[in-house]
Amino acid sequence: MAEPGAGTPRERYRAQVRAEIKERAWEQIATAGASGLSLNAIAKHMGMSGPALYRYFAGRDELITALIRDAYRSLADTVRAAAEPGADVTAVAHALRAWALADPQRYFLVYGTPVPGYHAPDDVTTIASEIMATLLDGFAALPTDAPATRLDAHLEEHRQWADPHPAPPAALRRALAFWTRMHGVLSLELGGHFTGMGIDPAELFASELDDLLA
Amino acid sequence: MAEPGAGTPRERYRAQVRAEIKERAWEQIATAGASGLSLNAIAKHMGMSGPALYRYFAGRDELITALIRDAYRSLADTVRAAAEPGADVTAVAHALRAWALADPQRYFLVYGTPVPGYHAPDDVTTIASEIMATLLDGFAALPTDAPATRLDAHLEEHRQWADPHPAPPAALRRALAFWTRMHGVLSLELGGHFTGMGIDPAELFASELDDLLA
DNA sequence: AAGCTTGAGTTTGAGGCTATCACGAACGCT
DNA sequence: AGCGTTCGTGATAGCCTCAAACTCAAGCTT
Repeated sequence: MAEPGAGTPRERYRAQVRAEIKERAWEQIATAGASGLSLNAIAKHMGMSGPALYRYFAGRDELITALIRDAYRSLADTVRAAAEPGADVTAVAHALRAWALADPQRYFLVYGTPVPGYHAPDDVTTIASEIMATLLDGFAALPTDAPATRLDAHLEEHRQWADPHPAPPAALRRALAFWTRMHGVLSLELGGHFTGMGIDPAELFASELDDLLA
Repeated sequence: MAEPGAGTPRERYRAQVRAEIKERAWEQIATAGASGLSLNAIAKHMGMSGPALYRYFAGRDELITALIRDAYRSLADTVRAAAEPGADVTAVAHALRAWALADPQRYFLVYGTPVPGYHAPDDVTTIASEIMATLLDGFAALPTDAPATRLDAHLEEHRQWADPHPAPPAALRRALAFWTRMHGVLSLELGGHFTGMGIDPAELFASELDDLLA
């Protein structure tokens, strides 16, 4: 995004077409899910014929990988923006939920059913730890008087994932709990597992958040 | 399963072939995920030619629906078995985790990324409430001295999903929290989101369970 | 026991998809 | 202006789902 029109005209054009392909792909994913994504359909929709897209993405997998990367990036940016100085973890939680609700399939691209063979590229795990670092910032700033748990001991010895961050074990534990609990409610909500139960998922989400901060 | 060899010979044969198809389908799903399931491949693997399978399942969707139903049934049976009289919620939690780890793709067939168009048949929601009823049994038997929360009030007014069950609001709340939290840890674990972090998911799972029962 | 009915499994084929290849045409740099 | 790079095309191979027509055997009926 630095220098909007950078590079040679060819590179500009190429980047623009790639962007449009991804845009169409998102539309298709939103309505048919990731499994219903069709390069052919995207091409036709853009007025091109099938194989043309292979100039821009090596194949379906590479396109989906690019989309996953973008989704991760978008999530990390959203979380980071919500964690601006002064804001507490509650703001992050609500930003996360809003991000998920805005495009459920995008959420599931990141946290949904994994494809057995697929392995995420390295930069994605980098983004993931960026998200965790933001959470750690939030919880390290939050004092707690709860006694150390069994998990705290485990985390004290296995804290590679939080590596350069100085957060104490209790913060690590709470950040992890934040992550898993928010994800628990969100993925069930987006999966439609509460529909028909008469429950308001927002209340459940808020309750879990309260419990976490108590 | 009542009366192993029930019905006419034709029906027996039909049931047997249907069962074998589903068996092969599970193998395929375990290694390639639900999206990689191919009727054609199953047929070839069984020594038949493609379209023969359509005698037994109207199409790919119907086969997957049958698999989802079986997975739900299996989960409900597992949970119910673990909740035999005297056993507490801890046993249910560990049975749930063992069930999920035994076949991650089966777990994701139930709780994974939903296909936008797809709507589960009614009997599946029946099984889902059977599972919830078992959880409610467990938590209704568990005394708690915690004060009523905001969510308790909401649940008192929206308890259709627990309908004939006499559990108090606090039990409803804790059963829901059990469900969402266990799912939070499990789905992230099975999705491989902890790999590379150095964390033992079992510790995290146990910690969440402890916290829930404290 | 003979004949009719039912249903299993086959081949054929339409239509969709991913992906590869060779070709012509446009583009931009020198 | 010329030339190499890159884009887009059609053709093709190999998957897939699913519909239709046809063959054949097994089972029920009389």
